[in-house]
Amino acid sequence: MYRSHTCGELGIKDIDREVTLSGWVQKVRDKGFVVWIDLRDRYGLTQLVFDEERTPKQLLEQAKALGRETVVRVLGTVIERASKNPNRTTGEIEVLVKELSILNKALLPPFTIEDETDGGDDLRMKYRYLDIRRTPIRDNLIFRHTVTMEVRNYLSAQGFIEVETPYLIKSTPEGARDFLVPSRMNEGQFYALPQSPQTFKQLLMVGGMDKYFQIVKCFRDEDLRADRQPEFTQIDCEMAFVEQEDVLQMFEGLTRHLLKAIKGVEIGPFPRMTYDEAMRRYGNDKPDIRFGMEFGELNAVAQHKDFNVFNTAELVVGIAVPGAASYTRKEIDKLIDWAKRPQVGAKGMVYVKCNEDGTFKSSVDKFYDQEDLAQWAKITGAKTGDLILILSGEANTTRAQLSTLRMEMAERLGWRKPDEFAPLWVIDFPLLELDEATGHYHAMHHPFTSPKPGQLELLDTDPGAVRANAYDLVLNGNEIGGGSIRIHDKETQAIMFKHLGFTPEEARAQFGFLMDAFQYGAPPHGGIAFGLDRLVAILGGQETIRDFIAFPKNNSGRDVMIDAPATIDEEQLKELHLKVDA
RNA sequence: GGUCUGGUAGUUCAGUUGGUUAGAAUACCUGCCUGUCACGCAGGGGGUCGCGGGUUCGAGUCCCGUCCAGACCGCCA
Repeated sequence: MYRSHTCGELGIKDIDREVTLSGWVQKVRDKGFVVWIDLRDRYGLTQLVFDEERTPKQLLEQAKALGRETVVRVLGTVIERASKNPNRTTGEIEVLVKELSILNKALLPPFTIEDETDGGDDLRMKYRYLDIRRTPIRDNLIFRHTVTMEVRNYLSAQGFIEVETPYLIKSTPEGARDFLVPSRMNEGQFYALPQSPQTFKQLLMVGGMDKYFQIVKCFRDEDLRADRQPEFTQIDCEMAFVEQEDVLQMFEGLTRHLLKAIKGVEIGPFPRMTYDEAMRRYGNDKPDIRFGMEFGELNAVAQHKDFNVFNTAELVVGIAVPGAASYTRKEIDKLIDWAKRPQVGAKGMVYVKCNEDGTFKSSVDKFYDQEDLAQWAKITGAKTGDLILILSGEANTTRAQLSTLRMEMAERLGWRKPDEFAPLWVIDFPLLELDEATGHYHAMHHPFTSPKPGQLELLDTDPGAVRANAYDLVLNGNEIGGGSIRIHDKETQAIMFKHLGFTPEEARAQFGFLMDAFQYGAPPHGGIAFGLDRLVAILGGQETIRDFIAFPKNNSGRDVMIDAPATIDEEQLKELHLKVDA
């Protein structure tokens, strides 16, 4: 027998009990006459004790010689500690060891297996199996398990059926790049890994499944970020015979349940905001509404003087940063430099200090008088002691820049609290988005999203103005879910493909199966997909999703532990009918 | 594809204007220690300064190239 108990459960109630424990040597504290060993497993730490009086000399010497991370089994008696440690659940007892067997030796690990490790990210990824022994990572993985179980239980109770969809499917040109898999049996042909099970879940609706969900891996061959992995997990959901309101209600329910069950937070009805309103008030389609600093548009009150920068700008827009009027000139200059970094891209920044005595001091005093500045303060909602920061230029880029600045100021002011949750529905997204580079429109969500009723005709005259039955669920400035009511008839779908630049033949070749299915009685349907990795990270109060993924990839899409991707040998290439040109 | 930051002991980092034998902490090893739990004390070992080239009397330090890592922009329907 390897163990009668785990390392996390023994207490004062177990005194005098004979126990067998197995685990890893966390630490050896050798005091000469007595040796303590912290034995670790998934459940906790239990202190083992060996001493000159009660332990045979040979066993004592064996204990002293144990290295970190050695796997051992011990047989011993639970005894009450002479000096207790209230910081540990097992801190009242220790195990006086009678027998010790080494189950496996261990090399010295390249970093310390402690909550605060000395290892850098690179090393931790290379030895991820050691990193997972650390409490923070282990707890994150257990936390993820808890979240997914809550999701499964909730959706199942609501009548949803989890159905698996294939991973080997067909490549589609629109959207993200696909990961491709060559087919050995079909020379010169390739499968693609799904970017999402989108078309399959729609076909499940045609198949009458009515309420479907799946916790599913998706794949996108695009460059990565701190919060973006090439393979990631979605909670993919679809419902038949629903309107947008039904979907919002159902998944607001799921999200509310998660916040309650996981975080103990009660949240009322989620606020809703149209895409246009979100862009106007926050410059962002996923605003963090835990704090204010809403945009104030200043064109009307700033374009009547000789300040050419503002006069020639499409948009002049500012935010009031509470309490920041005390910033020194030097601090403000640093802030301006920050805004001018290429990553933000502002050309410059105008500031107005709202002094305690009610006067204003700005960087454009030469052009504007106190009455002008008072108007700006009113529009941006600035109070005495606040600092107004103003950017100007082309409307979309300026909004994006000011949004970045707003988030940065919130970060600096400590307003992005990990334990405060503010969900928000952003609705009425544009159906199409203009690609500046090519001048073509592409689907903002995906090509299966339905336009708002009665707007189909607008596609011919003003495609950019068409709104979609599409919605995002935003939590603390992060998009955690997005979905839409889908097109469910062949004619509308054909019109959509036409406007996305598909010829009828291309549409047929790519999505003929879906159009065919629509002809056999497709019910009205819609759904949503949540990004599980990000959702778990946000609920866990952390920024980086990597520590919630057991075996994540690095910045360049590599798994540094198994060293993938890797070249393959000639034999395999030949079998797959491939030639590598490198 | 681009911008920026970094690469020095097992690990995390410092290293001034280019100048003697490259340091600290931690980890590791040895010894001591009668209740530790971030144990303590004394001692010790440990370096191709990512790699290649250049400038120089002299390069961890300056220049060029390259590889690796990270953040961001483009990209991510």
